[in-house]
Amino acid sequence: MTSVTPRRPVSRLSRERRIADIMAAGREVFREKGYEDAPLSDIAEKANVVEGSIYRYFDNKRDLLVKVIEVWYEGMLADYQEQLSGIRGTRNRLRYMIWRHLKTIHDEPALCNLMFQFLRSGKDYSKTGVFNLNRNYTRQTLDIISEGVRKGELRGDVSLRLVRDMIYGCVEHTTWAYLRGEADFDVEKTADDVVELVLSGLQVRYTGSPTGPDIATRLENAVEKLEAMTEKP
Amino acid sequence: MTSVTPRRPVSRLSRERRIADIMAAGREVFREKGYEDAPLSDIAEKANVVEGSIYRYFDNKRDLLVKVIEVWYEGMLADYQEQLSGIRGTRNRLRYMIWRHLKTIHDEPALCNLMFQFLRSGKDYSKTGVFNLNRNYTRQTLDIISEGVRKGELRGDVSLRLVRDMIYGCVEHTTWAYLRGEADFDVEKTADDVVELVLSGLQVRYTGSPTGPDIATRLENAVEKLEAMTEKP
DNA sequence: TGCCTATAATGAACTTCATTCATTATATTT
DNA sequence: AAATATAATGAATGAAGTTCATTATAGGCA
Repeated sequence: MTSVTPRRPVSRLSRERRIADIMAAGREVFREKGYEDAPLSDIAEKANVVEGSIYRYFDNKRDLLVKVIEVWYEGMLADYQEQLSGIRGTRNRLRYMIWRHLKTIHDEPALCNLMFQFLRSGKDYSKTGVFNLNRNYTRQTLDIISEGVRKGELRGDVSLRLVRDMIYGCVEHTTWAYLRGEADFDVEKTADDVVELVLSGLQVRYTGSPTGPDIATRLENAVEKLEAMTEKP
Repeated sequence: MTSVTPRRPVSRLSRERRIADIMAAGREVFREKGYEDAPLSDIAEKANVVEGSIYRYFDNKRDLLVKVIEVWYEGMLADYQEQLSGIRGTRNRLRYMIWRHLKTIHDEPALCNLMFQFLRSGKDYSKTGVFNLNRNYTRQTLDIISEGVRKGELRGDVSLRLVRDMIYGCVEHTTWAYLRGEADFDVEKTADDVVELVLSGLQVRYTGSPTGPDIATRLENAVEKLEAMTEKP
């Protein structure tokens, strides 16, 4: 008696639909298990295909990861420009960019980890779509700073790139423990602290007045508060 | 005719010597190929042992990596305290710490990458020896800042941890492109720039010095902002 | 000196995955 | 209804990490 393993019913979908299914499954499994501990078989099962089928649409496992992250990144950055256009004042705009990055990490630690660990370190990162998305995104931060310099609010004698690296580097370092699942962090407070430290620096300031900011600075801060208020609905 | 594969001559060394050999081979191969692209067979060959022998001394491949990095880290940090004791002044001491970190990355990009990518992201990182080494090392930076605060040179109203994260985060972000093998960076200049930016901040300073707008001008600018706001619908 | 014993070292077997590809099934076109 | 293009399958392949029963050796001991 020869027993034949019954072949699974084959459902033929459109290319687009299959790709969408596989990427959705990929995102889920990668989010749950990371990259190395996520077997392709898990993804295939969740996407209702057989492992081999994944290779019709993706070059390899890493290619799938890259495209998953890419699509996620795109959706995430979709509305930032619109949001930003409603925010006035260098400090507020800078804070928004920092806040946004912190919030993304807080909301999607697993995918951020994947991004940091497997995409950005790869030799091919600068040829990736994510690289360009990121580039355009952080360029916005550079523009905000340039604008601040133009208005005479910020120093023009420091490298813009260094400032950007300081902001994003600080944010990332601050969140490492959270990304390892060890501690939580307060998005709002961290955003406040980072923007304050970047703008004011570590050195004490001798402005003539014995303690605290001088009169003009206090007035300017008051105006920024007004600015922030008028933006709220 | 039965052919027997000749067994390789077995050389019996002391535990310490074998471990040293394997770790030396591991460091070399990891440095050349990274973690995932470094087969254990390469390491075994270079260490003059068979693959299975590695498991007598290390739990698994990752454990070997951790111990390789650990030993490297120890040697690297051996003399920093002595060096630092010869440097006076908050700014100079801070610069030394930053410079040192930059130089390490510049000298050993591959091992640093391994450390950043595979050790620090692991769930078990905070139980690692490297974690503690790093902790003690960066504590030195915190101490320098505390000392600066005590002497009235630095602000005491910002989180020390945040400052530390800003420094090391900035350094790392600045060196990502170099770590990917895309661009070089100037250790000395970067150290100067980072320490300057951390200490002075991004905002312009009105210290009564001739340069920069006077109080009246600044008030006028603030009023113009308000004007601009109220004009918008 | 020559056995004894602890243990260092070996190498084959096992396992888990990623990846390939010849075969089969299905939707669409003719 | 047959032909055709191509989506999908599943078995086979191979690479790499890991395990373990077996074998060989160095150092201690009679």
